[in-house]
Amino acid sequence: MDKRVRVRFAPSPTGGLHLGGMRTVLYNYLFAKKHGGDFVLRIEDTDQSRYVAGAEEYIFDCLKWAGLEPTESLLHGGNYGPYRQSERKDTYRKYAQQLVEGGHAYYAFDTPEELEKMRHDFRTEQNPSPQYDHSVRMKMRNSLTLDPGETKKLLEEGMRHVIRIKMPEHETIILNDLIRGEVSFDTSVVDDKVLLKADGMPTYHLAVVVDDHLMKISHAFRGEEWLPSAPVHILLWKNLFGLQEMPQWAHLPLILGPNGKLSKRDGAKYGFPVFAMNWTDPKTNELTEGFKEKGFLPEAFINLLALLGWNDGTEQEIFTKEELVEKFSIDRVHSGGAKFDYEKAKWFNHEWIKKSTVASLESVVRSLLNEQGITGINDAILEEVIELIKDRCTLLTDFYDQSYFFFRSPEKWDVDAVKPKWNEEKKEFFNVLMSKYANVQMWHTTQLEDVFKETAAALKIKPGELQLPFRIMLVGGKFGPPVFNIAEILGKDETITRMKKALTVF
RNA sequence: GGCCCGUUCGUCUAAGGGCUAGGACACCACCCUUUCACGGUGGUGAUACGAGUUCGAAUCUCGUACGGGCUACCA
Repeated sequence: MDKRVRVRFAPSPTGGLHLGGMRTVLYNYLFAKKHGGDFVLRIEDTDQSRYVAGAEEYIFDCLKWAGLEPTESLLHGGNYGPYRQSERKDTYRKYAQQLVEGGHAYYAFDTPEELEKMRHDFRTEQNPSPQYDHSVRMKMRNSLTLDPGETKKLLEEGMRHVIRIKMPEHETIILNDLIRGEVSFDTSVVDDKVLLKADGMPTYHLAVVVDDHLMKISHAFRGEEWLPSAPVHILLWKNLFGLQEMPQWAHLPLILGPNGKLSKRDGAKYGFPVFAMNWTDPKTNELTEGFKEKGFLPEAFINLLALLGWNDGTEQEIFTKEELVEKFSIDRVHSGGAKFDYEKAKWFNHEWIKKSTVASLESVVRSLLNEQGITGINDAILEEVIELIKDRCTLLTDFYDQSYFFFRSPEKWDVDAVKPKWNEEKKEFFNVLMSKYANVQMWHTTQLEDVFKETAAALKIKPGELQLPFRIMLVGGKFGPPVFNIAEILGKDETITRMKKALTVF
């Protein structure tokens, strides 16, 4: 009997949502949709010292932009709330105590100073970072070393304490990972992790297990960095709810930057975004640029993210969200980490811009131009412009560079490009051309080109030598789509005005 | 240091014992284009190393090297 598929993503509200986090969201989303299940989002905010105001809203904004909204969260509602761990605080202690009673955990009263001392005293060259584990726990102040009466007394006095898991010695724990297959751990090398902190909040280890159980999670995907703590979670499942209830785990490979795990520093250093959307750290005021603001289409973002560690086995690389839902399978996810390649990311965006319809790009391009001070744009003209230039744009922001000259006549001209070959004959040609253009009935690319060539032939000048000056007259420089297309969109009056104006400078 | 994961062109990857190891990005050349792109054609370029199993290994096993992750009352 299969359980209903319920996957969850649990971000901590401590900053921007980076590529790795977004990919985890994506895989959760795809998997849930594919199996007609639920995509649950809960907020992991048990470390209140790291809580950053605005981060929760930011997370939801990113998911909305990417089109990966959860079916269940504090914003979307659901039957398994609260979806913020800090609001579930009371439920965790009960389970921690249950573990203590079963002999799988214990109270520890060690102060931070005592822990510091332990780490210092036990440090050797062979063991640079001693852990609170089976070899040292009997030398510390906890309910294993204190007699029961004293433990009880300390507890009643309200002595600050934590609850630690008691890792068994020499037990082999086997994880059956959906991506990696069997992974085994020896429990004696895992330390006695804190389960419940002195402030009453659970650590990730306890919270993830308790919440996954209470929220009936069937599949849990998370980054590979969690693999080493998997034995803790498995033991918790075993002792609390039974292994048969445990969700199926998948540890996703890391997304790497140029050196190691991708960090937001890498973005600033190498000039590419690492967050889905712009994130300004309220403490430092530091801005980290997002894919959205950099000019990525959400469809392209999802597409490139999905292919960072997954493929469907064919040579297809461009997928719509619907295709991804249909074709995604967790067991085809790679086990090796993937280095993020910004050039390839841009290629995906370019492909998506080419694939997009003019109508779908219109509002984005319009607001882009508005931001740059170009307003009052005619709909029909904007559509023609987009159609003409979209194949030339890799990022959405390129639309400005590729189109502003349609709406703003040049103030400066690249005269250096014209001068060396400029002469009276050419000047004469453009004067004749202006008067002929003034009489053109059908203002279309083909007619414009025909008239241009006829006039050139009549004056015995190669048309090729005239096209560059013409272009510079219309747009100011050596750029843009084919000249006659530009002239057509500009219209008769504007074209002639620009020619006249430029001729005074040439 | 210990534990865990990983390793196919520069990068993302395909090939799950059997053809000249395939594709994409990037790069280079040519074509198209008298701007720049797009596009088209072609090219350079990889199984980390060493053993073993096998008629046959990128693929299975072991070792080595290298890379990464974890080693907090952070997630």
